[in-house]
Amino acid sequence: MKHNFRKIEGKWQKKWENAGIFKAVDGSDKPKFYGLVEFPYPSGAGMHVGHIKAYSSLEVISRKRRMEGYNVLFPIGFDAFGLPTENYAIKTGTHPRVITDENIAKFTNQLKKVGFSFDWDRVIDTTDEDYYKWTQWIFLKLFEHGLVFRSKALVNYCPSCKVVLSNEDSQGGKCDICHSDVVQKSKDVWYLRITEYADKLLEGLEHVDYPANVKQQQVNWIGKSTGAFVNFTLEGLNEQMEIYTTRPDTLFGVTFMVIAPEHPLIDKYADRIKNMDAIEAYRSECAKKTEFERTQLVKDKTGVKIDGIEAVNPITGNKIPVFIADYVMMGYGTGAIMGVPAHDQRDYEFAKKFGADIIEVIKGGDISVEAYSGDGEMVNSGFLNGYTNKKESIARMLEEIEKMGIGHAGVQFKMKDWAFNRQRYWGEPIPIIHCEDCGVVPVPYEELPLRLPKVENFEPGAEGESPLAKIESFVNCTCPKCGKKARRETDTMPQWAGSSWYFLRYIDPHNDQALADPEKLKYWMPVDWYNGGMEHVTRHVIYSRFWHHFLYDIGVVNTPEPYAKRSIQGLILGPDGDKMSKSKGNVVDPLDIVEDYGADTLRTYVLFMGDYSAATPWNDNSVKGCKRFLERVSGFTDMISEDKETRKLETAFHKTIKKVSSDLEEMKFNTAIAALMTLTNDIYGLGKVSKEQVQTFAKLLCPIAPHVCEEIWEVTGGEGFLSLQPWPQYDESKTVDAQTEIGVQINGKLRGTVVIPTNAEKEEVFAIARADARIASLTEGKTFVKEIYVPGRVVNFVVK
RNA sequence: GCAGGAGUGGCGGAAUGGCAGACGCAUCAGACUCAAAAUCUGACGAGGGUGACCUUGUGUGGGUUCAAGUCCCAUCUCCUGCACCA
Repeated sequence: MKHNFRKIEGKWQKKWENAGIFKAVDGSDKPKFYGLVEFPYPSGAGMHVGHIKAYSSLEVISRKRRMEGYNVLFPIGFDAFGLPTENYAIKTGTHPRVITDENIAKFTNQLKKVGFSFDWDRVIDTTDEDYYKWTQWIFLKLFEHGLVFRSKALVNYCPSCKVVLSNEDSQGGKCDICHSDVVQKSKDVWYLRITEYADKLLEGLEHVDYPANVKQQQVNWIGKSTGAFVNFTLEGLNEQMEIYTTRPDTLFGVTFMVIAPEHPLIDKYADRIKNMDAIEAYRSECAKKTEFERTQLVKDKTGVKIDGIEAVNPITGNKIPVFIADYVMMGYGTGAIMGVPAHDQRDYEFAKKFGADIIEVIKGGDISVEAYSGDGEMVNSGFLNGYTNKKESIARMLEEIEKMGIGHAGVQFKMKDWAFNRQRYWGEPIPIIHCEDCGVVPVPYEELPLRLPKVENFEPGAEGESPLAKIESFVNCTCPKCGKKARRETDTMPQWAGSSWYFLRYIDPHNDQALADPEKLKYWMPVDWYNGGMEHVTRHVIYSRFWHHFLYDIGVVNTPEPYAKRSIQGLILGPDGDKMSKSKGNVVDPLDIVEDYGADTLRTYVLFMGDYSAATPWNDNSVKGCKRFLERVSGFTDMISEDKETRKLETAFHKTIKKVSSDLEEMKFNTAIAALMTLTNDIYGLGKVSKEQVQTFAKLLCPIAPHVCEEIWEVTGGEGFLSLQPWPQYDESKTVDAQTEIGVQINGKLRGTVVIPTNAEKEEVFAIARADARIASLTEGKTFVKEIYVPGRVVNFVVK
């Protein structure tokens, strides 16, 4: 059969769609499989080959599951709120709705051309008001349960995009969207109390199947540490200053204190501070730096001693100086630390520069050179002297400070609460009303969805105000509580909102009574397997886990964790080995590949190009190699023979079924395809193949290259869709050949090979190996010290 | 600095402690062709030998083992994430 991909791909895509064979069935008796891929942001540029690779893994698994008899939910949708669309709207004067619809149509067309087996009846769009109604509903639930709060704070602000960014969106001090420098700005910010769920997010990781590095990254991000809060008294003032430390055992070594430049204590006691000028100068200098710059200046410690305030070490009673320095952050712990220069390198550097005492309390290092943070015997530490075990010293100290009433054990998280508002148009309106008398009032549930008003101008207002602030008809409203005139919140939610629960909506996408029917949620959840990118591990995945834990706590969903298993795809790099980017001109358009080589070739190539989870450069010639392979496969139909000789292929087939079945489960797509290529070479080597064998081959390749395989199935007289045929089974006993070639080593060096009966006993194998002419001549006159046989692999003779 | 991962032909990459380089690409030679493309056959880590073969070879240096790409110790390089987190 000639492989005319142009003709057959369109044909089968139409047939699949008309027959609706990829639709998930609600209320089925079959076991369920919920495969999820990260839904795309429908940008104007259209799809990227990276999307194809990202979706291909679960596309293959989902197709295999259907053949294995599962009821499969494999949905797709669009995460369509976001800045690029809004910026394009500003530039062209086109409404974001229009742009979004166009882009979604484009993506849909592209996805269909690749032949993905998505259930197209369940497509969702986060910008659809019937969808964001429920995003707002979840927000109100969070509000109701005290997990939403408003605070004036220094925030990461992008002057170019004119929006507030979360820490996650401004990693490295750069705006995640436009890559300009982020500055600190004081603003009213809506926060979601994700820190309330820090422990649950940490604990939940123990019950899910995520790759180790993904778990580790989330653990680091949550950043739990255990330690103690200790109060230091300020000399002559009726004031306690609380610090957080992970090393309460070193309390005897505290020789100074440092507080963050923004610490409120400074303003409170401004009249007592003698060098307020110097302090103010230092503070304004710090304010100019971005947080990123502050954290980068690792080497040179800066700071100013507060003249006029002294603290008391509560455990020794010694008076110690207090400094301000920007190596202490207001945002972590209490914004104040105890300085233990002998056992903390940062404190050591600070003490050296500012002349503070250095008292050794743990033996083992050389504190004339650097701080010592290892273990050792406690000295100069009163009741702790002689302790050698860190855990015990900490426990003993905690006991003491609690008895003295000066502190207590505690935990801290690096994770911060989630800044949840953006001053933008193209996002979900935050359903909140500001009333002069009642304060912050939630929009009543029955008024949802709170729709985005029609606007002509999408430019953000002065000072980065939301474009919605300019729409009087939107802003002006009445307070639901007291009925007086009130104003609506004009900020919208961040892009991460809609994607934090979308997998629940796929389960029941058209429900107007609930975000999804509880019975259906019970059947389909959790997501069995979720594939996506590494870049979402500390944002989307954490956020959605947070929302899902919350929904579990209020009884909306039946599992605490949304994703039972997570996998990661590696990047596709440009042919030059660099990350694909428009500016480098190394971007490959997947539709070009579909046009030139066919969807099956594209699908096969992205899975064959290398280790699925590793970054691999694109290679046009290898694409051609995959096309050649598929052409050879379609050529099988011209080689069909019922000759008994085709039985010679039996073992090869059973081996291949076994290997492909297990490799696909382990996402080793490259070796699964390699096994099919090897089998293809075997078939061509024999020159004939039975009809049944061709059909088995087609089934194995079907999840990867479904169009050509359906065609082979039809041409060879198969009935119905190949995509719905049962997955091939292998017989373990038939996966081994009657004879095996094994290597023969002498003193660990390969000296030849012999053919043995596969089930031969050890002694028989040794006899055959010794009888081999070459081995015999090499061992002549030598003494056999040891003989080793690894079944089916190798023989090793140790001789002297 | 901390955590995780990776270093294998010209390239992408395979190898439950057991014949290193599967499979694919590129390259070379041959067949077919007037010719080219396509296709088919063969060769293809390095060094040596007319040859059967020999030596050597998985970042580097040690070690364990009958046997090491794989395990252990040390070391270098690269990637990813976090990072003055008290």
